[in-house]
Amino acid sequence: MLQQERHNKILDLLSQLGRVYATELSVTLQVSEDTIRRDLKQLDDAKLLRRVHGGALPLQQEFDEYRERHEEVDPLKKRVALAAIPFIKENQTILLDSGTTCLQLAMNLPTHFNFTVVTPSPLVATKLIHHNNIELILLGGKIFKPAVMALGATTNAMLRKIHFDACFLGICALHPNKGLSINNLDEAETLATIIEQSEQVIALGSSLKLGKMATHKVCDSNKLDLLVTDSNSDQHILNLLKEKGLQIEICAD
Amino acid sequence: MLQQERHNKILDLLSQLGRVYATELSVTLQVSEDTIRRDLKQLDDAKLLRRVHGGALPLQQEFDEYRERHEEVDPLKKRVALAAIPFIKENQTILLDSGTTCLQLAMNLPTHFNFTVVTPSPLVATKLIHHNNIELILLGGKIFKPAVMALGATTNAMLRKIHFDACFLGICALHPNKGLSINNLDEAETLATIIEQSEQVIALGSSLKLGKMATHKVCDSNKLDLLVTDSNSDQHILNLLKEKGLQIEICAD
DNA sequence: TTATTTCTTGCTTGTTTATGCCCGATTTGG
DNA sequence: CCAAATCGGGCATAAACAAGCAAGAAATAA
Repeated sequence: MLQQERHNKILDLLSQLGRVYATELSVTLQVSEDTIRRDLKQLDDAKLLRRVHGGALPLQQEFDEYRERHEEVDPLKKRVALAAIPFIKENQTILLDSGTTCLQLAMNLPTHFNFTVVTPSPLVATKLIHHNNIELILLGGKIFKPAVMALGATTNAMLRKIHFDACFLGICALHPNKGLSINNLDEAETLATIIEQSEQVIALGSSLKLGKMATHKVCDSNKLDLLVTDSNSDQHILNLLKEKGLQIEICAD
Repeated sequence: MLQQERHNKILDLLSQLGRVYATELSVTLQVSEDTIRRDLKQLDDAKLLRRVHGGALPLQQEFDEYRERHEEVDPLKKRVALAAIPFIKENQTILLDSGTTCLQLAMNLPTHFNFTVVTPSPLVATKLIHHNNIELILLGGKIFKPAVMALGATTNAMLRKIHFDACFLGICALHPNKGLSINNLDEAETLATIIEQSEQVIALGSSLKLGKMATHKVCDSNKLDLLVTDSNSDQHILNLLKEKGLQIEICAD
């Protein structure tokens, strides 16, 4: 593991746990405590954390940064998102859904080839503004605030004019027999429209979402082509989904 | 294998694995470590990755965080924005343009009554997500990155279906005789469409923008109803604008 | 075609960096 | 206070590095 890579991991762990111990880190990262101590010293010098006896603490954050950090960075969602990246190919047009998992995906998109991203989420769009190699298209419509995305008739009309090579959806509930579902009717309709317009449907969701059901059905599970999830998934459910024709991708732990 | 080909492979591997090691690459790609080192150096120079001891890491990330942190609020623009707020009335539908001045306006909108905000800017939309009393509508279309806004035929078509009580535009250049102008053609067309759909046109711009001209004309200055600017404005220009029928609002110092 | 130039690559050399280990000093928690 | 954990600095070593050189490939000119 590279030194920088280790530094990033340490900062990741720090922001997740709120504190890190030197001994613990040396075990997790498979290096000596001396190295960890040097790492922590460097990170402290770089003002990226505050060194204390036995480990390190996060720096005092600014107000909105604090809020931003606190709002998200579920490590599980990030891992699922990262596992989905290889399915994006050069010159494709893909749709990125709203939701924290897709936001993670957006923040880690490949930078070295060109493709087009369409999104109903102003948040996702904002994250991609500085990404030079993508063409970015925003879906218009009334913003449904709980999901931070454009929804409804206008959005659906615009969607029907676009054909996607793939769509990436952060799922709310997926049941082998009952299909994909969600708790808001308009959202369900927009998702259904997205799926109709997509060559390949890629669902992202932690194991917690599998076998669950929500109020409004979006589509049958066989409409999905690929599910990216984590290793805690119920094997029985996965097998049922495989029978429905889904390819399953398990993210790294 | 060609050099270029190798570079692409390296970037591929990097985006898949999240990191690459020089030694590992020299084995995989069947070249000496020196060559790999030179490759990595070139790719780093080209800003396609970040070289570190032992290998390389993806670039990207921290970019928007960095940007946001260093995005200083121009106090002048903020004052101009604040002076425009009283012109928003209850139950109106207003359009908020892209640009830093309108972003300031967005962050200071009244919270005690209801109205509708339409915007082509994902940045403005993001700032308004947590604002409970407004209905938020996003304009769709291809994002023009330099201006961070949706532009073009799709955007204009969507605009033509909406009637605004007022639009708030951050202006680039306003000349009494030559009218309102801007440096991008598509942006000019979209602005013109916005103005056509608006009952009242409110222009926000510091004194620096007055008497100036840019490449593409948007409209004559008499199409504007109100100009909000600062006290350093050239009195002569202001008089000419008043003759054209504009109301002038000078912000506090 | 041949000659010349430019690029690319691998090798050699000496240098720098990252890491683990050791040991005396410091801090921590009873 | 003590004992254990943690720390800091010095040292050794192996890996990674930068720079220069020469051979061969590719591009260009004659």
